[in-house]
Amino acid sequence: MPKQKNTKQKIVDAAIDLIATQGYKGASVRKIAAAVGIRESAIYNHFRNKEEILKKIITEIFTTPFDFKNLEEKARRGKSFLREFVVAYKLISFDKKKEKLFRILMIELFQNETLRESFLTEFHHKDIQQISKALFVMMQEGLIRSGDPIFMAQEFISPLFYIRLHLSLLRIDAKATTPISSQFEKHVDFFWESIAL
Amino acid sequence: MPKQKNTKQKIVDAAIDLIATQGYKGASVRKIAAAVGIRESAIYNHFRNKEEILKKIITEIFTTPFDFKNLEEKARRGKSFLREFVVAYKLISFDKKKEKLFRILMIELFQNETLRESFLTEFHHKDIQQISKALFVMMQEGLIRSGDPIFMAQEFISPLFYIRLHLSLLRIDAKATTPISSQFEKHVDFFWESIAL
DNA sequence: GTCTATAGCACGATAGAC
DNA sequence: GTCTATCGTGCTATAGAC
Repeated sequence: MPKQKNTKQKIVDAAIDLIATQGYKGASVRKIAAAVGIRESAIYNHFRNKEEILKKIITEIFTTPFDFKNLEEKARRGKSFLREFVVAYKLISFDKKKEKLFRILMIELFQNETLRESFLTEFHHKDIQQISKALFVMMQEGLIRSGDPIFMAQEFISPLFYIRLHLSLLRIDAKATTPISSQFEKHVDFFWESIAL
Repeated sequence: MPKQKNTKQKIVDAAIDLIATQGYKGASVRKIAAAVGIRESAIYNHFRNKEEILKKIITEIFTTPFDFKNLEEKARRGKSFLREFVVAYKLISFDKKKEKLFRILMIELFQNETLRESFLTEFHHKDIQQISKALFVMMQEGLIRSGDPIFMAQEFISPLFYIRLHLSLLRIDAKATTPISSQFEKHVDFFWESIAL
């Protein structure tokens, strides 16, 4: 059934486009159907109701792409580990689909408890957890000064998040992002300087 | 006309409550009227349409309460200036009304261009501008190492923003915020350590 | 400045033909 | 799996009585 799967994905993609610009409530079943090129009723052959579409999208939001394999080994390289993380983070921030999903996250975060829960556990804690582990290794190796690795990880991640938010806001209105984009690398330098021994 | 003004403010307050939890689209004129205790049609004696209510709320979002008077003088005190700023920032983060306005900001930021524009100029740049001026003074005084003061200001502010966001998310679901709340002060210490000479 | 009543439209969702 | 047709509800906003 290749036809069926195709339409289902088309519905999800159209919904992502619409929700990213108008929110969940603004993305009506009518508009989604029109964007796909079918009637509203046909949507219900693929999803029980509108909320099921959102649920599908939420799972896409939390598929973390950063590779945390061989964390300990990578962490021993110190700054280059952080640089590698930021490069991955930057790539995600500039990815078109990921950016739309990020917007949906921001819009619905305060209105959808499931999303909020996942944000706090997945999006937030997972990265913090992994980064703090890496920082702990660096402390043991004597590369950086000691301290609370979780707190440090938050200090590392939060500016990245803010830059991503800023970037995303500028891109909606098609404004220039070049001065912002170099901040990712600057941040690694600044952060490393403040923790390195 | 005390009665009229009273009702108008009641409408705004009810709208703030509703938009903060359900977004602009979710806060219907019906619901706002019901919360105030009047009929929908009576709303239109105070506001031309629904959007006018939102516009009124947006002006409230961007009334910055932090006092930047005697900036140069305060900046010469170095770390205590930053500590003072963070105390004010923390107070705002815990203020009930300000918190609702912050939620509205986050929800509508990606859906309302006016709000986005104001965020980038008022909310974001104003703080960054003032902090960077203060940091510049500190550099001249030899209190901190030199560097791009605007970039440094962003490094200072962005974790505060992230903590505020995190705090706000936890408070919606009535979760404990105590471990997060001390991060404000920790951040000042961490940041100061990384820039002090 | 509030009410009742209503217009006019968009919404999510279902029934049933093809 | 798509269509047409339709239901019931909620929405913003206006008209006009009190």
